[in-house]
Amino acid sequence: MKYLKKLRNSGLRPTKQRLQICEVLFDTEKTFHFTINDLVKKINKQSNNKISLATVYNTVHAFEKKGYLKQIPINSSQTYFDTNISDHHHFYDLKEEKLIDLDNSDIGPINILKKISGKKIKSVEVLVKLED
Amino acid sequence: MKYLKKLRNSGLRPTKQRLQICEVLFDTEKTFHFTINDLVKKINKQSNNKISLATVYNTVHAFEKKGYLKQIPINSSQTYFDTNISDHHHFYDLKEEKLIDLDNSDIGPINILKKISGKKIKSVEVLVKLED
DNA sequence: TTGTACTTTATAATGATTCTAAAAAGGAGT
DNA sequence: ACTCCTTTTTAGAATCATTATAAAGTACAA
Repeated sequence: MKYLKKLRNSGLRPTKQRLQICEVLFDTEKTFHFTINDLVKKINKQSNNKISLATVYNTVHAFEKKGYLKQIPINSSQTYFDTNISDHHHFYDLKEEKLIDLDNSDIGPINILKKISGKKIKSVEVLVKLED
Repeated sequence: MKYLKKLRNSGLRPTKQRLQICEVLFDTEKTFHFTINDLVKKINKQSNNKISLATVYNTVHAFEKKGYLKQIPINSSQTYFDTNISDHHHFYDLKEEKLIDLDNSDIGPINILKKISGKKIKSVEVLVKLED
């Protein structure tokens, strides 16, 4: 089992549900963006074992906390997640309502000049909205 | 009336409610960030005329559409708005759950190298998350 | 195998936002 | 001011993503 160790190492018991979700999320050529709703559809398409909605929420949040997923800051009624956890940014196509990755190399270096005392920068996220 | 013309010019009837909301939002020295909930509290503090929640939602969205307010892309259960409509960015203090403005001058120039054919850039928004 | 802590699950609860449709108010023309 | 028509407000219901609950199931160390 490919993800057994990964889960154990992060202190998450490798349950059937978590392993199946790992496959759907990480057994792909390319990384992708998804909502919980998208993910549930993918799970149901992949096999007949339905996983409870609550478990999908729990698992996604557990994975995010462990750093296996990133939340994408965007104003939408649903929360978007990204299986691409590298340091990168996003285009958001307003018409199609779709996210597109924007690699760090596709953007000039970002230099935050202002400092807030007592605080350090955890992440810098750029959202570029696109229109026709 | 200070905001009568502003509203008329944008094709919004200057109702009592809209004028009052204008005062709360725009009659301030400094710009600020708020949620609908924050705004309702401010309105109720300022006067005894309660404005219906639905009207607050309608008005804020109308103002946003006219460009008098900006939505701030951030993952939160509530939507954040900004009365500062100039081109700028935000710090988000994860611990305090508070937004701090980051002027364009506080950040190096951002140069998006990747182009998406048929689309043009509408906005570039940077969110800098802060931790202790 | 047994005990215990962790997980899953169905379902209920929550809470922000949107919808509805009836009443109220703005505004142009008279 | 009066009328008419459109826009706006409103209370309450509806929606919908997400979180909470608590009972049943499972992993795993001893």
